[in-house]
Amino acid sequence: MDQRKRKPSFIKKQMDFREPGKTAGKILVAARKVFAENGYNGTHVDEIAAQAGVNKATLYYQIGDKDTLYANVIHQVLGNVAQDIADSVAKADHPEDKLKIYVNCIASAVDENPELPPIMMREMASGGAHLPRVVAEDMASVVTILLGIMEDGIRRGIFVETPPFLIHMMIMGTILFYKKGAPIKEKQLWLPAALKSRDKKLKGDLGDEVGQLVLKAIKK
Amino acid sequence: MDQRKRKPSFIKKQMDFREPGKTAGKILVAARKVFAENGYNGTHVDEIAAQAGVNKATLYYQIGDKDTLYANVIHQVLGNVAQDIADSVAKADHPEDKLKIYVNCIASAVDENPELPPIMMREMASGGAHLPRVVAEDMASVVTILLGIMEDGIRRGIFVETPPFLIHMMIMGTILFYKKGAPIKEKQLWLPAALKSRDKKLKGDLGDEVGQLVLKAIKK
DNA sequence: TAAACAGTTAACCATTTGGTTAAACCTTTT
DNA sequence: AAAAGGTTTAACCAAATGGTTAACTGTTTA
Repeated sequence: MDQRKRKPSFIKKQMDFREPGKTAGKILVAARKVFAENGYNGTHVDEIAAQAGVNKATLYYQIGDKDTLYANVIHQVLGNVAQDIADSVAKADHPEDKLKIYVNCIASAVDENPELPPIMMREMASGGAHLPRVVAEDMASVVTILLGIMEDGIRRGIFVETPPFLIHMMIMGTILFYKKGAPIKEKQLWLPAALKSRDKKLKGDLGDEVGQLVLKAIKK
Repeated sequence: MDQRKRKPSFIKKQMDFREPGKTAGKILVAARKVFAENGYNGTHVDEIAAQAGVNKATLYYQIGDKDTLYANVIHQVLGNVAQDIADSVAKADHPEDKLKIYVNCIASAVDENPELPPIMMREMASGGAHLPRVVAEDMASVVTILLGIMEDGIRRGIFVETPPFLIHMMIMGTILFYKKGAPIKEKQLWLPAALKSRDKKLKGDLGDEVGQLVLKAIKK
């Protein structure tokens, strides 16, 4: 994102994200993929247009400039996890269960949305440079949920006092790093046999595994 | 990095990294900073040259093209943590101590090297696309150290059996995400007061805190 | 001291890239 | 069916960007 022409990145109009048949939908689907693969700076508007099968001018007509396009993508990818977590967590009572659900929600969001890790990691790497306000708010609301769970757990004497934000970073960091890190590791064919053979695949689900670890870490 | 002109990125010649007075040194210092800030694609060779105070042609004469320059930077930033960890860890006997040292080494490497988190995160986000073989090997050797610690700990009945690679990703993920995430959080002035006030700063050192958490997570 | 060499630079170049324009193409409305 | 409005496109453009060249400066060597 060019530092000079910094404009507030608002969403041009309410778009039909869920209708990939419509032009705008096709563009956003393509954009999400290309942005995830190459990052903001590595992404060329022409490539998005090509992958969406539309003319570049159509893209500009339908959505706007690169910034707006990216804002839409990031909102689409990161924005809608919050509500899901809130709903799922609310269904449980015990802080332990809630925390497990919290972690699992994030893990499955990542599963269903392979574009999430790279986009999120790059967003963090750049200090949240392109984060639209809406998304930042969504993320804050996610951390707030964890805050509630942990406060409850501490009050009930189940958890030790630990900084919630650190725990959130631990959950996110572990899941995202593992998701992207494992394939990189597998790619290194020359890796010492010890590493490859001994480090067996996860038994169960990544969400469960991480949930257990985090729980054990903060339980009294 | 352009997919088409994929050349093996070897280091042109042994350079005086530690002599920032020399031209090559100045260039690498500038490059490290600019690459960390803007990522590979967001970095312009002209800007590096400008920040180094040399002509762009000098940069090409001294080091080579953008790819080579980046390979040098990433090697400089990520490559030399391995030996430090190995040495420090060797000084301890007990697996618990070793693990604490392991985590603390990574944490202080990050402290001393603010460019490490963004570069590493973006590298992971891109699936290790630009990772020179040397660096991949260094990273592998780091994980191997953890593998040793954990196997020892498990054999002695101190640790529960857990995938070492997952734990490594947990350590790295937590530290890097927290390092970059905390400033982003602080930037959001509008954050609900609850979040800002309740989520107090870490009591001690990030390395210690993470070390304790991870240790608790994998201890029997 | 003159030739050889290492290091630096201003100017230049080809290509890429984000973004625009004016005309064409559909639908819908009248 | 013609006017109107929304949608798509080929062609175009200015700026940016990675990389090169040929000349110039200073230092080493013979």
